[in-house]
Amino acid sequence: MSRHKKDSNREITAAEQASEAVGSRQALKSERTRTDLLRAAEIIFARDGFEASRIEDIAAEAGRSRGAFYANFDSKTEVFLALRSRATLRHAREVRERVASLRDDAARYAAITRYIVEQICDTQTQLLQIEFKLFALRHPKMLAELAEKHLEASTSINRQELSDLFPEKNESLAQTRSTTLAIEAVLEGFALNARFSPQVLDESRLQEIVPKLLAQIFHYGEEN
Amino acid sequence: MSRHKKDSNREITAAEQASEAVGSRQALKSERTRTDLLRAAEIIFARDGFEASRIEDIAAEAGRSRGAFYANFDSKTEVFLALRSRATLRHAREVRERVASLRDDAARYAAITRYIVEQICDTQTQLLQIEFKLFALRHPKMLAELAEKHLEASTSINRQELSDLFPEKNESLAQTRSTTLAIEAVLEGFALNARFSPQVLDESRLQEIVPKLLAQIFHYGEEN
Amino acid sequence: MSRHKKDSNREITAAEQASEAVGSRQALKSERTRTDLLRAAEIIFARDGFEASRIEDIAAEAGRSRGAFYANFDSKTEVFLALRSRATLRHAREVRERVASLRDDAARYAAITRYIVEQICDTQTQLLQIEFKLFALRHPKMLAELAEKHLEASTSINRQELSDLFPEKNESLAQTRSTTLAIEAVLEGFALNARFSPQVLDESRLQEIVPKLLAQIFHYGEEN
Amino acid sequence: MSRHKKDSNREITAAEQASEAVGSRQALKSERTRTDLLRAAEIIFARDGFEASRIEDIAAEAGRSRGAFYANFDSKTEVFLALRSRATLRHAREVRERVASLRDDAARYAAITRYIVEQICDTQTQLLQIEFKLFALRHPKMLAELAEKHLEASTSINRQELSDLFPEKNESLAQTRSTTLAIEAVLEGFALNARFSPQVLDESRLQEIVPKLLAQIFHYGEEN
DNA sequence: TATGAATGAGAGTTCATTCAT
DNA sequence: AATGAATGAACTCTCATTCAT
Repeated sequence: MSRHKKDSNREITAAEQASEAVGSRQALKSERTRTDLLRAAEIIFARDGFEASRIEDIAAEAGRSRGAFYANFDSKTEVFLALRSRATLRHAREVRERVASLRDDAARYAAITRYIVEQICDTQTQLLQIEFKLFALRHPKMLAELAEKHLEASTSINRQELSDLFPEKNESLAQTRSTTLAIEAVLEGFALNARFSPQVLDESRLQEIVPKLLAQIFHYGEEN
Repeated sequence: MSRHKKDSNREITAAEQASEAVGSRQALKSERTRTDLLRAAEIIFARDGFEASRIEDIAAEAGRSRGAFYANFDSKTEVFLALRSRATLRHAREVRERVASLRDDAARYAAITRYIVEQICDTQTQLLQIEFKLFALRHPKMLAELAEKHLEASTSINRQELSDLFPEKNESLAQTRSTTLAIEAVLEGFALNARFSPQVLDESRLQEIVPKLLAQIFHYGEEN
Repeated sequence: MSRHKKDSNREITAAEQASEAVGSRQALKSERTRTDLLRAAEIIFARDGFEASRIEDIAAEAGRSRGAFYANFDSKTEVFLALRSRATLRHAREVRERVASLRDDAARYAAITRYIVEQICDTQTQLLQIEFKLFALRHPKMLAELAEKHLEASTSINRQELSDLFPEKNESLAQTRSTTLAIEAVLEGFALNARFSPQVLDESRLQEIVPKLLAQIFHYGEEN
Repeated sequence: MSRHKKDSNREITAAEQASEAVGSRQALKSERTRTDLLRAAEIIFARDGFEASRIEDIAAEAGRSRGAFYANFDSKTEVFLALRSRATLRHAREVRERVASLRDDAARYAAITRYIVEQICDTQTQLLQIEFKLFALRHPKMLAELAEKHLEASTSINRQELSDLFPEKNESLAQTRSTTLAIEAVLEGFALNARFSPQVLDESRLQEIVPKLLAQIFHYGEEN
């Protein structure tokens, strides 16, 4: 496994005590390396796809060597999955932040919808997400675990918001989950096709269609 | 397709004409090989994905050798694209056939919707379609041509049906195309996620959500 | 082995007797095939070199199939060697014919020299000869036999001419052979380099240098 | 030469500068690998010929892996050409050194002649040179450039010596070049045939013939 | 921790040769 | 005798990963 996780609670050696200042600077530099590599990996994975991405290109993009990559991560797969996991959490957090300050249901709904349409336009991210799911499908042994983790991350933060948003529906976990996946399906499907044929599925067309689909998924406006 | 790569445009010799009768039986066997290989490729591509599929596996699945593969096709890419192209035409034809005998608008709409939901459940095909589009995206030089061909095939047969279905809307080519891609977006997005997490997005859930989304895309029922 | 050698003295079957006219026409056609293939092989070998030449290209050049090639010859190597052997005999015969009618020593010498310079300009042939000798060197087991056969063919016809030409020297077989190889060395060396850099070693330069070298090899003009 | 094919022109990082001391020992080892591979390639090319040489055999001869070969060179072709280029320069240098200390024209001429006869006996080298020229001929796009480079290297060092040797002739560049190629023609032609039939064209025979040919090429002794 | 040379399995592809017709 | 589809060994080259430093 990646050694970074152990860094915080491992015993301090004599050498380290002898040069605490130097050590902290190294730790900083090392953390920087890791971050640089992750950032670089995101770029290369998005550009070339998971399979076609080369460790060498990721390292070069980060201004490091292949060795630095393997000092920080176990494999290409690990980084890819770590990256996707981070991105999912980031997006969940983003939704929370956007919704947090809003009191009004309609405002909240509008904010969420706006965020989702924005997301479709961030095709890089959606393509990576598609690749992540394809990867999971191609590795049946990991599929169940990956799907569970993904849904947990994807809904854990949303859940509260969603039930706040639609308290009368008092959604079950299963409902939240299927709503989440349905939204992701729309996100991914439209991002892929918008990128495949930008002239046909341009931004204005997405602005027009997608909100209507989301309304159906959220059952919004039905009661009236 | 790709036989006789080096001498494909040389004149036909007397010897070749003389052996036409013999050829017909050979041609039959040869056609069988080609078909077997295509069938096998479809299976392997669906199982392993385009990138991870090995010619050797395709050949083995067809009960042939790698050489037979290269005697019939130029490359893995060619087969993949040929396969997708065929599938797109096949589905367009399928839609036509299902709709052809129906006189009633509502019946037609229902038939199309039913077909689309069925299609989502044929996840193999949709996954391949996703890979096809990802492939196109990763090969910018081919993208425009691939997208154009795909849309042409995808809409050529549908166009008539769709305009028959909604004559009052008198859709433009551009509208037909964006409608088609929107449907494909839903198809692909839901197939991917249904496969990713079958418990969450099970068939009944798809039956419930997808038709509502299609109604939005088709603007169906709006006038009332 | 190639089946042609057996053709002349094999027993006549009933079928053949029943259609003698047809048979002779077939035999003719078959001989034609063989000739076409040899001619094609010469062209392709000269163009691409022995190693890089493909049976498919030879067959195509002859307007036949790969199968026809293997029906007439055992292997690429066999054809190559047969071709070289034929060429060597042809050249020896050519020398004889050119010299035969000449009575005068000086005229004969001039004729031979002229022929050799001509030969250098036929670079295709010389390149093939170089390849033949390289081939022999790379196959130590065949080397002795190939060299012996080559020298036998190369000198058998020349020998008489040469000893006619310089009777006073009464050359031994060994002397004839080394003279022959020396001439071939000049032929091949200059052909190769003239082809490598035609501007530097152009025809006029060859006309100037080569005869002087041949004079040395033939010891011609020394006695005066 | 060819390392860092993809990122060869990226800026040098701090990390790289920091490990310069460590690098020097690695660089040494790496240089050793490169040298080993070149030496091995020379052996294998000479033994099997360029076309028939396998990277695997070269790597094995050097005690390395195929990967090591490709870490150091781009292709078989690159190594072959690099090797030939080096050899040409080495021989030019060798001539210079042998002639440098000699004051006397006759002595210089004798030294050069002796060197050339020696070279013919180094058949490995001459065979490689023949293969190099055949390679160039088979690759018309590279021919002009390869020929120019070769002549430049071959004559650059010789030129001075040759004009020192025969100042009264005040040879032009064109003359030097054609003289050089003529010598190479003799070298290569006799090396090939001496190797093809060592009994016929043995060393004593070469010692006898070749100097006479060189005298003609150098016009030496004509003035008397 | 970071380097990058080295490994070596494995990919796509080519082609001399075989063989059913 | 001739066809040409099929075979399969062998090729060059790639790249995730290891390891000595």
